[in-house]
Amino acid sequence: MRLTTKGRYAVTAMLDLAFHSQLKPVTLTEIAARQTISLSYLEQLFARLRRANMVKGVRGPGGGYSLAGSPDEINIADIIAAVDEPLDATKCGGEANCQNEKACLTHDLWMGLSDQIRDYLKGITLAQLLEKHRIQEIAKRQEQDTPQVIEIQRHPELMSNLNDIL
Amino acid sequence: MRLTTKGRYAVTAMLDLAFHSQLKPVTLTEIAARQTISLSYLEQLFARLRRANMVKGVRGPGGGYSLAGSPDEINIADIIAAVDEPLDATKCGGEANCQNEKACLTHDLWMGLSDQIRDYLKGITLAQLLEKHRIQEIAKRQEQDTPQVIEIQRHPELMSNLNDIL
DNA sequence: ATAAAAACTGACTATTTTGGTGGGTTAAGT
DNA sequence: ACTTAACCCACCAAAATAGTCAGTTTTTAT
Repeated sequence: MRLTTKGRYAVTAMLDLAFHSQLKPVTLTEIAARQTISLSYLEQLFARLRRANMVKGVRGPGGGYSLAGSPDEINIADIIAAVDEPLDATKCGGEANCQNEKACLTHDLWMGLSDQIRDYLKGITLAQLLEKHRIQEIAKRQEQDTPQVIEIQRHPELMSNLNDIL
Repeated sequence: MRLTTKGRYAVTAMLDLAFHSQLKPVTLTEIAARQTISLSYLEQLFARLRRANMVKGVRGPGGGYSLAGSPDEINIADIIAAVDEPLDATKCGGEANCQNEKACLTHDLWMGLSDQIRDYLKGITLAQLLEKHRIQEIAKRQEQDTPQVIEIQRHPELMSNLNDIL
């Protein structure tokens, strides 16, 4: 699992889509304007997202994109995986007998970390982020009276999963 | 928190260092050979690691690098942060009133995820990875029928050659 | 029918990041 | 003195990232 700005763009766009495409499709032009991402870059990202069957496009006037599934079925890890290339991972080719055992061991350790993070992101859906979004907007509305601090949800299972790799 | 191959190189190198620099400093040339990373790229990485006060360099013959602190005080998040540039984060400049509220909200959501991952990696130290490493080696040794006893005491060069192999 | 809106496509460009070369200078050990 | 290594710097090549341009299709609305 790689974490770059590309993945962030994709998640941001998907979140925008989940928020605005309830009734009718959303055009990339709108998303580009709202999220300040270039239209053509969005097109590249959505080409991948469509191929990964995460969004569907509707052509013609009144068309645009909408989610291919319900927001609680779409998780963050899948979005990122859709726009990032596979990251061939194994420097040692995945073959049984690798020359550099030490490198392989640290490589395994790194993959372990990476897997943990992917599992973590797999557990977070667009629906959950939307909910948080909604809460924040409510909080914003209430802002003048009580300066609200939104507690970001802790995930203790992430820490307990540490035992799996250690 | 960004996760790229650069961070993986840094973690790998630091792990190598933690493993081999108990007695004397380790030269980058050794690490480069063991982990198959180019010497010059290692120099770049270690320049950052040194500036972040995570390793200390010793010049001259017999010199090299060693950890600036104990392995259980050095966590993965800090290593990655040391070699990655700060990732200026806020597209909205961090200023109070940002034009694009929605972008800021999704931005916050992303930062929330990012923070979670950083916290997670902050909880993992070199010492923990070393321990896992050790366990794997023991397991590996036990897989074989004939446990090999090797005399290494009075031939340190042999010892270091052994370390190269594993 | 026609015009317009939008997804699609592909080729091309610019910038940044990544990873690496090569040539030094400086500090320390033999 | 000589060697070893960190340290420093300028530069380079490939890849990934981000964006531009110029179309083509498909569909809807006039």
